[in-house]
Amino acid sequence: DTTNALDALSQEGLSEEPVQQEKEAAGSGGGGTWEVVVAGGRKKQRCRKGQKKVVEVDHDDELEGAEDDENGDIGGYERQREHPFIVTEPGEVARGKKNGLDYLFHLYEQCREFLIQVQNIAKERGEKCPTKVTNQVFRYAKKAGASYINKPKMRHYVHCYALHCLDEEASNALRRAFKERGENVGAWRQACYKPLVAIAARQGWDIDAIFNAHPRLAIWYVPTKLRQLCHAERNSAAASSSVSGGPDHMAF
Amino acid sequence: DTTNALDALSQEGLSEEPVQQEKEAAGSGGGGTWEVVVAGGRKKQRCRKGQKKVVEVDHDDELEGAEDDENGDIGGYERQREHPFIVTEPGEVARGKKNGLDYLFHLYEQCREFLIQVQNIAKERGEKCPTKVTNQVFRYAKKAGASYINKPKMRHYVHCYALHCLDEEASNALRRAFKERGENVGAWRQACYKPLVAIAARQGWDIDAIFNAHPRLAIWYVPTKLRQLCHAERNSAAASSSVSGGPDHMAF
DNA sequence: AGAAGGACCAGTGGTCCGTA
DNA sequence: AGAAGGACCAGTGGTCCGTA
Repeated sequence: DTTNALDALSQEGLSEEPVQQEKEAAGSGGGGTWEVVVAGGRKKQRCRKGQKKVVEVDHDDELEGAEDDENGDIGGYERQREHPFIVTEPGEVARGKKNGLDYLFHLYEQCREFLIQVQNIAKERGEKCPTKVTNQVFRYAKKAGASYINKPKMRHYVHCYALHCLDEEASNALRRAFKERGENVGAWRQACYKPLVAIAARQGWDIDAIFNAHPRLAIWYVPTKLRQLCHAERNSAAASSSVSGGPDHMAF
Repeated sequence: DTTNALDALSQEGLSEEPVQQEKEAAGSGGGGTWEVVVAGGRKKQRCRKGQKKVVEVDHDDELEGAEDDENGDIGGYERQREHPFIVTEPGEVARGKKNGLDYLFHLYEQCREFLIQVQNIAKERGEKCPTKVTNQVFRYAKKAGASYINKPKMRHYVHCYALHCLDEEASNALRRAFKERGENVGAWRQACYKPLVAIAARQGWDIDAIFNAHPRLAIWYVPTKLRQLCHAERNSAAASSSVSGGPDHMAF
C-alpha cells in the first residue's frame, strides 16, 4: 500500500502544479480564468506573536508572480492559501485576489469527479466503495494535485451548493441580491439556509431524502446545522398548526 | 445528552434482566425455549496465569441457576458468556449448554429491531439516522438489556445470516449436511461462503448490490472476507473465460 | 481445539481555533 | 473583522487475541 508515501508527497510541492485541466470542466462560470495560486517567494513569517496589527498594511501585496524561488532558505516555500470568496453573480468572474461563487460550486463538481475515480478504483479492486465524499476522497484529491480542495472548506459551504442544485433560480437571485447590497460571503452563506428550509417544508421536512434524491447532492453529508434548522422549524410549524387547529396535529 | 450515564449503566447489572419479550418474535425455531444466561454466583477468577489447564475439569458446570447472590463479594458477579453455537437443523432446539442456529439468526432479527428503534429516535430528534447496524445500535442493544448481543459475534456470522436470507433452502440443506457429518460451527461457518459466492456469480459479482437489495440484509455491512472471495473468484472466472475464448473477455 | 467477546487501533466525520 | 484550512477529537468499523 503506497498511501503513506503518496500522502507525504502531497505535503510538498503541491502548489507547484497549476491545475488547468479544469478549464473546460467549468460549470456556469467564466471558462478558464479562475486563478490558481502558486507558491510565492515569501519567507517564513511564523513566531511574530505579540506584534499584531503592526506593519501589516502592505503585507499581502507582492505575492502574485512567484518572484523567483528562494530555495536557499531552509523551510522553502510558504504555503499559500486560496483567495477568499466574494459574492458574485452567476457568470461573473471575481477580480483581484478573490474567488467567485461559480468557482466555489465548481469545486463541488470536482470533488464529485474525484469521488467517481475513487469509486472506480475501489470497484476494480473489489474494495468497499464510498457513496459519499469521505476523507479518502479528500486525500485522493490532494494526491491528484488539487491542493485547494479541503474538507473544512467543502463542508462549510455544502448547503450553499445544495441550494444551487435544488433551486438554481432562487440561488441566483440570492447571489444577485447579496452582491447588490454589498454583503460579504459569510452573510450570503447564512442566508442560504432559509430557502433550503422552505424547500424542506414543502417536501415533508426530510432533508436527507431531499439530498439523496438529487444525484449531485446525494454524495454530500447533510450539514448538521441545516438538519437542526429543519428539525426546529418543523417542530414550531407543527406547534403553530396544532394551536391553530390544523389537520396535522402532532403528539408533542 | 444522557448517553454517557446510560452507557455506564449498561456496564453494570445488565445480566439481571432476563430477555423474554423475544419469545413470540422467534423466527423458525422452538418458540420461547432459548435459554437466557443469567449472571451466576461465580467468584472472580482473574490473575491465575501460568497455571493453565489445571483443575479446569468441572469448571463450567455449576452455574445454571444463579444460585443466590453473593453481593458481599467486592467485584460482584462474574460476567457470563453465551453458550457456544452448534450446528442445528432448521427448527431444532439446541440442548445442553449450547445455542442453535435458529437462535443465531434470531439475533440478527433482534439487531434489526434495535436499529429500527434507534432510527425512530433519531428521526424524532432530527438527528442523523443510521441505515446500518452501527456501534450506536450495539450500544443501544446493551442498554436495552440485550447483553448477549455484541459486535464481534454479529460480524463473525453475518455471511451465514446472508445465506439464510438469500437462499433459505440452500442454507437449510447446508445445516442438515453439516449436522449429519458432525461438523463444528466453525466448519459450517466456513462452508457458508461458497454458496454465497455462487449467488454473486449469478448476479454480476456485485455483493454490495445483493446485500442492499434484500431488506433484512441491507442493514449489515458486507463482511470483508466475503467481498474478497467474490473479487478473487470474479477475477479467476474472468481469466479462465478469457483463456477459453468466452465472450466476456476482460482487459486484465 | 473450538469459540465468545472485551478491548484495541487505524482511520472517520466533524469542526474549532490558531493563522494570515 | 472576515475567512481559509491544519489539526485535533470523540466516537467508528473492523477484528485480534487474551480468556474460558
